[in-house]
Amino acid sequence: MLSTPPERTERTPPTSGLDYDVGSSKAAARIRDAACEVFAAKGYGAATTREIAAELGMSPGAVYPHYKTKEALLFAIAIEGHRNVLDVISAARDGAATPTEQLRATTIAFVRWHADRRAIARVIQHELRSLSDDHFALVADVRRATTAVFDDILAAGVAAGAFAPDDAPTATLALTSLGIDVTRWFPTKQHSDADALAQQYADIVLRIAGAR
Amino acid sequence: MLSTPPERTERTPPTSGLDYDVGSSKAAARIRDAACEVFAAKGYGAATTREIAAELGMSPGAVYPHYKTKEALLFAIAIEGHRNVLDVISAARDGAATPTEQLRATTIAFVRWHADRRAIARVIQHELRSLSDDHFALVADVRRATTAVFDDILAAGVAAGAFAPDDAPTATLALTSLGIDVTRWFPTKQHSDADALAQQYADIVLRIAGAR
Amino acid sequence: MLSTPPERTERTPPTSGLDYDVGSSKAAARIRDAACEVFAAKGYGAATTREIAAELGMSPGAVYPHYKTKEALLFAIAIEGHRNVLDVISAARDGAATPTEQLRATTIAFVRWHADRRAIARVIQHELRSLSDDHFALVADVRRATTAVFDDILAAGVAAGAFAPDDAPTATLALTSLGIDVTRWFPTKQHSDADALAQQYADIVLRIAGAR
Amino acid sequence: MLSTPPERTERTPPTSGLDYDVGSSKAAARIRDAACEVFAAKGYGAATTREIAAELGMSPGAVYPHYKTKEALLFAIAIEGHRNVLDVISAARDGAATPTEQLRATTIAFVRWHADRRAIARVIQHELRSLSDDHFALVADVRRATTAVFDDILAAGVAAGAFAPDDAPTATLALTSLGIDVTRWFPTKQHSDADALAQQYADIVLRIAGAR
DNA sequence: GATGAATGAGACTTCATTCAT
DNA sequence: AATGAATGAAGTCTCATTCAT
Repeated sequence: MLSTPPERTERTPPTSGLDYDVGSSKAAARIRDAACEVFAAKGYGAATTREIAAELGMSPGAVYPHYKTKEALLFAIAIEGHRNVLDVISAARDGAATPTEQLRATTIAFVRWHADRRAIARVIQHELRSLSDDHFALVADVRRATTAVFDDILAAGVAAGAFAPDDAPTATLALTSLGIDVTRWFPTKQHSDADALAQQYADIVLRIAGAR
Repeated sequence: MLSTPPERTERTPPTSGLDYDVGSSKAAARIRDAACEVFAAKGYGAATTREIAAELGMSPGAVYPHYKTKEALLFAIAIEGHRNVLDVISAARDGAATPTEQLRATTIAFVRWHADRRAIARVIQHELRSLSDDHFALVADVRRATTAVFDDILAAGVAAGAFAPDDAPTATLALTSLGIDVTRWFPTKQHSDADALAQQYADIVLRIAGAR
Repeated sequence: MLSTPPERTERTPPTSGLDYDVGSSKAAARIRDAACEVFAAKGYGAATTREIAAELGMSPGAVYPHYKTKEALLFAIAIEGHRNVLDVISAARDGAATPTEQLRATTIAFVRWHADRRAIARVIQHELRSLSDDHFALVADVRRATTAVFDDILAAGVAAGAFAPDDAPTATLALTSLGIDVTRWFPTKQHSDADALAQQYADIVLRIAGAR
Repeated sequence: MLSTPPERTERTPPTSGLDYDVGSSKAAARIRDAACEVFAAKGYGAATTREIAAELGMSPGAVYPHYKTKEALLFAIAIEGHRNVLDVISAARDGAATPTEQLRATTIAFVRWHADRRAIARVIQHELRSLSDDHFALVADVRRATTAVFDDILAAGVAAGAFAPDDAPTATLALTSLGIDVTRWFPTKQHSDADALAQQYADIVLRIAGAR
């Protein structure tokens, strides 16, 4: 290929949350990162576009060639974050052989992601109510795919006799909930090592699953 | 006494979060409730005092005789909510004899509180960053007392040989985290019965604790 | 009547342009007048709410308790202006006996209104494209009623043998057009006396009508 | 000639409105046309350079090599439009022999121009207030020349005993006013044929002039 | 000449809060 | 206590224009 065509926000028609151009220019990415920090720190509603621009040394209007509205920024962040989570846990699953190993690996990946990438994690777990209905639906697609990964591992483990949860869907709920809530409190004096936390939480999750 | 003097926020000097006048007049309580709904629905930052007043059929200025600022309202809600949680789980603990029964009872109470009183739960679990430092400190007092209840039960159970968690503080963290995160998602199609959910979560928590 | 209830903008449901509460408080009227001047001087699109407020020594936000949007202000002005024109020419017609006298009297009233009340005249004749569709429709109701007054007088004159226009509807068009265009140019060095102009234009209109 | 040097606005020093380079490149002409449409549709104040560029499939900056400012564009349009009117009615006059025929011919040309070239007509009749003082003065030169054409015809007709207006300058005013106002309303359901309208208006104008 | 990101100003509007009534 | 107009600050977003590419 001789030249890459310039990328534009919103070029792809909004049909699936799994592929969607989120703004691939360098400037767009910087804006997304800055917005992420501010949204995480104050909440979407209290965050201001001025502050996002200021964080980058830009003027308030400079965001708008890249993202048409504040909500479009939130959406870009949300979609990217959700896809990243899905990629990370899918990779973790694919690197493990048995359901037990898969459950451990995916839990570790999930918890670590929420501990390491706190800003984006907070945004995608707590600011989705500010999305438009259409954008929310696209994000929900990706969320469902993520949940399905855990559901499938648990089901496989149950079928193989490796797991014995009281109720499998509730186990999925509990384990994702544990991981998600990490964004609210991590780090504390007691838990500031993401790796260690992920290991401990994986043990807890195996208990919840009733792993032998 | 012929008339009760009007109640004001900030009358009590802010020394302990455990006793604090939060606005005891009927109007103050109505305002608190309305604010709670709005804060929960949109987040503190995006909520407007006008909307709170409108919800009550009041004019925008009518909130101010009762609460001097929007933040004072948040604080009143936060303190009241935290004290209520503490009361509820303390009562649950006092009604049970063994650590195992206590852990089950307090977990059920904790989960139910977050499922039943969703609006206030959401506010006290996700909007505290908007408190002033002083107010936050007062709220943190009560939070610590709540955590201590679970810590003590787990410690007693371990001492009695009833529990065998991998790590007791992490078990407390996980169980409170599970309860708190209920405010984010409850209800769903799968879980819309707070009672049933509380029972299932109690079973999970006993697994986490390694109850015999 | 013991007390007048407070008036609100937009209270009346928007069903007919002929009755419509346009903001009857004193402050609303002052804002309308100031807006009128600014809209006339710069055009609606180039006029700023800041400038309107500044003209009254108010802060920019002070307009909004009275008019929810800049367009609402334009609508209030437009409706009021159109109703005023209709009232003025209706009164002129009612004060005259024969079609000839009526045509002279209404023309004089129409021309004088556009010359005397230049600011509002300019707004209602040249800024209507900025109205919302709904608001435009309400204004159009009143415009039609105004045109009908002239149409009826001409028809009556023709029936009575007093007028002999080439084409009656075109005569109405021409005479209203002459009056309306006064807002564009009046005053000039040559024509700065509204009364004199109105008399001269009435003579011209009688020629157009082919009055005997 | 190998290459034409690029044309620039403002090359000619602004001394007379009657000769003035208005941007003679093809691109400049296309921009002028697009701007004309947008200015006519929304008013100069509400029109945006972006929209003008978009109408041509150009980027926002692409206008500036051709016209240094938005106001320069307005001026180019205004001058060109005024000169075109003058040319058109001068030609009409020159093609007719008697004052009566001349008055009829120029009126028809004037009315038709305003009906046919509605966009530019609207701009030159209603957006001049947005010109700089210098530019306005240049435009005014051309306007005066146009008025003089009608004044001269009327004067000649009066001298020849062909016309008997109440007041000749007022007749000029009325007839130009009728023509100009066509830009505001044409077309309507009743009048959508520019030719027919021009004929009817010419008859009216002859009545105003008191033509025998 | 054209592009499109960026600027600096400023647009409309909303908001927490105050205060005369 | 309540009202609601008013304030001053600020919010999101747009605009004419510039400039590196």
